[in-house]
Amino acid sequence: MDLIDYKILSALHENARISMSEMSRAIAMSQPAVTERVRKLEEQGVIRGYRAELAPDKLGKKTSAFVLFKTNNCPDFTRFCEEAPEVVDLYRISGEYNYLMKVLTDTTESLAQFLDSCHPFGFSTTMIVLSTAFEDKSPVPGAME
Amino acid sequence: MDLIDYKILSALHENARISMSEMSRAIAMSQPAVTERVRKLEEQGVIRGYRAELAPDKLGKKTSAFVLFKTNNCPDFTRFCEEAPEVVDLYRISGEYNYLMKVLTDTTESLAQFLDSCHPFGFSTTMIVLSTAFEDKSPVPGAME
DNA sequence: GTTGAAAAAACAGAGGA
DNA sequence: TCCTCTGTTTTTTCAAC
Repeated sequence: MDLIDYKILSALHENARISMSEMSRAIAMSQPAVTERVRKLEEQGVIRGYRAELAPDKLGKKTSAFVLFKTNNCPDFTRFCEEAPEVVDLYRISGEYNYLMKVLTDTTESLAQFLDSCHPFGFSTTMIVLSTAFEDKSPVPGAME
Repeated sequence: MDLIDYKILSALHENARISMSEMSRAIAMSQPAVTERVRKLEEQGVIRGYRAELAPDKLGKKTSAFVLFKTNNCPDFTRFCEEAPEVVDLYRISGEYNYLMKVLTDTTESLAQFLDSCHPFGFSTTMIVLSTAFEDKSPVPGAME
């Protein structure tokens, strides 16, 4: 993992659909070499995958919230969350609460409904997202410019 | 926005590097039609971008945490967070706290350092991520299979 | 929206520094 | 490990329908 790898990761984090050839031009290295490095980064698990970033509100999901949860029924709770389309992220955390999840719903009403459906598993505190300052900043060292 | 658009969004959320031709095979529609739909989805802002999903721990970021923050100095605080490489997400939220941020650091020590550097802006509660059950589930309606 | 042909581009491989 | 060069495959573009 050297500077060139960081450049590759930065480029792919910024635009996952860039071609190997175009990237090779951007970072001044031959296309076969870049392709091989990307292959290795994928193999090592540094690159987990490539995702389109979608706008939830354009899909009708106008409400997003973080929900802190306290439960003593972890396996069932995680299964419940996996199957709930509202829950997009689920983290196990330290502190007063057990879990933190990110939830997307159409409206605040459907958020309330979802929270009701969680009730059997424990209790929660909800923080509605008023605005997103930024999201998904690159974790690559020296990726700021 | 119909079922075909949802299929396109699902496919791109699962693998952003899929070619238009391959996707056209997967969803049984001609390639020019798929390309045109993708172009429109990008134009409408439904697709915000394409990013490689990286493994923070493979980049040395072994500690991740959510930090709740309470400040009365919002503009300066958001600028501070934008410039802090540790902060990858920043949300303004409702409730007792002002902001929620996701933070990536090398170690718990560097997390503590970062929290110290935040201190001038207000006070915080930190929840360390013990494990990630799942992340980035698709927000596309009917994307479960 | 479809098909089909032409053009462009990207990718994979060999050989060598 | 990287580069250049080349052949092949693939994708995209652009017509006409």
